[in-house]
Amino acid sequence: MADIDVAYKYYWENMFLQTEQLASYFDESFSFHDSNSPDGAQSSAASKNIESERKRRKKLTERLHAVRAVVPNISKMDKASIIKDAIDYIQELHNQERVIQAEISELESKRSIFLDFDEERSCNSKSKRSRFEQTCDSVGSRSSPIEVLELRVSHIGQKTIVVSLACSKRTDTIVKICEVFESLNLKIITANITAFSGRLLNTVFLEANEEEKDVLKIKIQTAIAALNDPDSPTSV
Amino acid sequence: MADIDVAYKYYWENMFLQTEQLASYFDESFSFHDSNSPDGAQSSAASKNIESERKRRKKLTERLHAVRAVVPNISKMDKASIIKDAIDYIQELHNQERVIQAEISELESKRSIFLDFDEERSCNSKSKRSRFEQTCDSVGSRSSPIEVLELRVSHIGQKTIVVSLACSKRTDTIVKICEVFESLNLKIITANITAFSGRLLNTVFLEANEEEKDVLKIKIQTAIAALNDPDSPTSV
DNA sequence: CATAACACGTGATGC
DNA sequence: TGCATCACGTGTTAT
Repeated sequence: MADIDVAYKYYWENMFLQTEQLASYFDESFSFHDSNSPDGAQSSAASKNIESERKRRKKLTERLHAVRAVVPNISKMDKASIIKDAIDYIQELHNQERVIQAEISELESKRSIFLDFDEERSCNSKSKRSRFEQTCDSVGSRSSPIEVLELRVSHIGQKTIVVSLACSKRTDTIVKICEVFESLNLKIITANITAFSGRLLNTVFLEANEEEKDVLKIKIQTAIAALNDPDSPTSV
Repeated sequence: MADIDVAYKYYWENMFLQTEQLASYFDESFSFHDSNSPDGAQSSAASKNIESERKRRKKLTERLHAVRAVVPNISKMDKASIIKDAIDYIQELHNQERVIQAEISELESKRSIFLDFDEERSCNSKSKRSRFEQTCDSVGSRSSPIEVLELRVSHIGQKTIVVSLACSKRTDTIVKICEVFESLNLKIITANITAFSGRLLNTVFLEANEEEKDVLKIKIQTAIAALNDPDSPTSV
């Protein structure tokens, strides 16, 4: 505690000294105080600190300007106001997202066949998908598990295996199927998904030996089970 | 993980406490120096400025903490990092809103076919859409356009038309194809998309008369062109 | 020990 | 003239 007081007192005295020196330096354009200083390394460190701090401030302000760029309806150019508007905007987006999610879940029963294909974009970009899943989980369990109606793994030709998977068309079923096949790291030649009368027919041609046929079927079943129940110990 | 968070929080709170103590100490010192100062008015103004500046900084930092509260997954407690994460989060929300709003509008347009009297609902959707259009305009340019390699519209059976569309597989191409067919409000029997050797093969069976064959082809071409160039006058 | 991040006081500027 | 905001250089602290 006493150390702190001493430190503060030293800081206080030093502060006044510095400001005086600073003023005199600016007024008279005096000879460099640094050259007269016994410790040159400290002045170098000080200038480094100055430049570093300048960089930090610059980055902060430019980030703030970037905030102003992504947030519409910025009332004032104030720093605090910019942050405030950003906060309000984020909260507004959160409310909108909740409302829209509610509408989607309300209308998803009437979605067209093609809408299910739309979800494949989530397979492309994992970052979007992850966030989407977050919001979905926060709202409630929107996605239903994969209901497998049929799974056939057959061997044709020398090194070609064809997987036929049929399941009922539910929310995000296509996304999950994509995830399943992505997670297996297969040498896929061609893949096909067909939506028809409430069902999803999936055919995948991939390069593999005949011996891998059975183990591949087990792998697929395991991956689907793990995706249906993420808390299962089989899930990684 | 949680330990790190707690440690950081404690670090921050402790930091804030220290600075507060420091400020109070300086305040006392200033008042003492104030009584000894020959010029009372100037020092009074200076202390006023000091206090005001202190208030400003405090407000700014607390706003920043509020930002940290509304933004999930904040990697670092850095001021600049907080702002950066907020920016990224807002952009991510923009992408989500764009995607989800597209789905909603399509779903509602389909719904409007069955419910002509549902004007109240369209009014609601308009109020929501206005904000979406703001953000959508701010996004502006889209990804790569659809490159159509082949488009055939043929008539089979009595009331069945089959559309065969081949295009090069690019970013979000499959999404745009889905959007095109969704926007046309067709009576789709079954739809199929196949990815093979960098190409996207799309086959759609739909219920329509033979006379609609040519106009349907024109409609598809127009929709694709409108999607490729949203600024085109054909785009609504 | 060097670096980075912070709050601080202060002068300058626009309203 | 006040009042609010800003950028700056600095000492301190924790990593």
